[in-house]
Parts: sequence; C-alpha cells; structure tokens
Amino acid sequence: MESQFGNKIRALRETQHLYLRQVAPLLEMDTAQLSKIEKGLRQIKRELIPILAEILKTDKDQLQTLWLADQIYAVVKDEKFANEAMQVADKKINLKKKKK
Amino acid sequence: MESQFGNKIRALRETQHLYLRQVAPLLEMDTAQLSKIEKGLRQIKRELIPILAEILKTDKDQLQTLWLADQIYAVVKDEKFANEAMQVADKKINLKKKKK
DNA sequence: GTATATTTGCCAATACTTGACAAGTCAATA
DNA sequence: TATTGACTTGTCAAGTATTGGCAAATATAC
Repeated sequence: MESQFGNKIRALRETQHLYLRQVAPLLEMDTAQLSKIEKGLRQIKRELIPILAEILKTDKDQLQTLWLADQIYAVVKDEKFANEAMQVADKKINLKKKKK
Repeated sequence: MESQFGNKIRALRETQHLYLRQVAPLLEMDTAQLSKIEKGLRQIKRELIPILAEILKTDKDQLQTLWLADQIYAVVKDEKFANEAMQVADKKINLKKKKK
C-alpha cells in the first residue's frame, strides 16, 4: 500500500519541520487527506504535484516521476508478466517518441 | 486509442474466420462490446482473457502480457518522464521478486 | 433492393474514488 | 493522569468513471 511518492514527500516535509496542518491547506485539503496521500492510501491529483514541489522546495519532475512510477506499479504489481509487459509498453512509447 | 491486445485478438479471430457474433456470446457479451474491445475503446475484464485465449486457440500468457502492456501504456502515454518512471517501477518490481 | 457483419451513439446502471468530518491513537508534558 | 498537538483511521455521501445493453447507422457482398 505504501508509495514511493508518499514516502518522498513525507521525508521532505519532515526534514523541513513542516506539519500536515501547515501543508494541507496550501493544497486545499485537510490533514487527513494529506496523511493518507503520504501513506499511499490515496492518490494526489496530478495537478497538485507542481504546487507541492514548490512548497517542499524540491524538483517537480522528480516528484512527477515518482508519482508515475507508483501508478505503473499499481497496475503491474501482482502480475506474473510484469517485466515482459513493461518491455512491450516501453517499445511502444519509444516508437511514439520517434514519430514526433 | 487502439490497443495491442485488441489488434491481436482481432487478427486471431479473422484468420480463424470467426465472427463477432460467434465469439461474443462465449464471453457473455454482445457484438458491440467485443467490437469496441478489439478497437481499444473498451477494456476486457481480466478474467475473460483465459477464456478468450481458449476460444482463439492461443497462448493466454501472451494475451495477458499484451493486455497488461496496454494498461501500462494508458498510464504513461502522455508523460514526459515515462521512461524514467518505468525504470523506477521496474526496480521496485524486481526488489519484490527477490524478497520471495 | 436484401442480408449479414460490424460499428457507433447514447445513457442508465454499476463500480470506483474522493472529500469531509468525527473520533481515534500516540507522545510529550504540565 | 489530564491536556494538548500531531497525526491516523473509519465512515459514508457525493462525485467520477466505466460498463452493459440496445437501437440505429454503416459497410460489404450478393
């Protein structure tokens, strides 16, 4: 259930001695929600990531990457052919990139 | 919108000269639904894949892998850091495997 | 034209996710 | 041991998203 994204933002928040109570309102949510997000029980909305990156003075691209990795992981985690499927998906992504 | 899974099962169905009308009822759906699945406009339920594999006399693991690749692709397709995120996710999957 | 195969559009029904709040735990400390 | 502050958990209505089923449209062949 735990998420890399959640772990990361919790670590960042804690090293900066910020409380949920301080961060949550900046994201227009309550502490319960943010707590769940940090523990991987809820998804943060994608559009809040850049805002959060700013609050936590960190790189938004890295946060976005972690967030996306969690999404992927959620899809493949119990799948026997996760690796194979990732390869297939990867091939398609890179084909797409070439096209541009 | 098109899917690798959909393309595959359509190809298999056609080479075997089967009609939607023949296959759909075996999956307890109507032709419209199966048509949409083949075109990638709908998801097939995961548990139907083995049944479909049998109908189409093909390897269920391969179908499952394609299906999963489509799921992954749907998550990452418009993401700038798709590749990086896949790497991160991959690492986590393989960690998990080691644990067992 | 008719017949058969497939596709499309719609929308009610279902399933899934979220937001909001209240009540809970835990740790520190008066 | 009562109080306070930080965080967590549970619940559930409200909000979103997805699906199933049907009817109508289109396509192809004869």
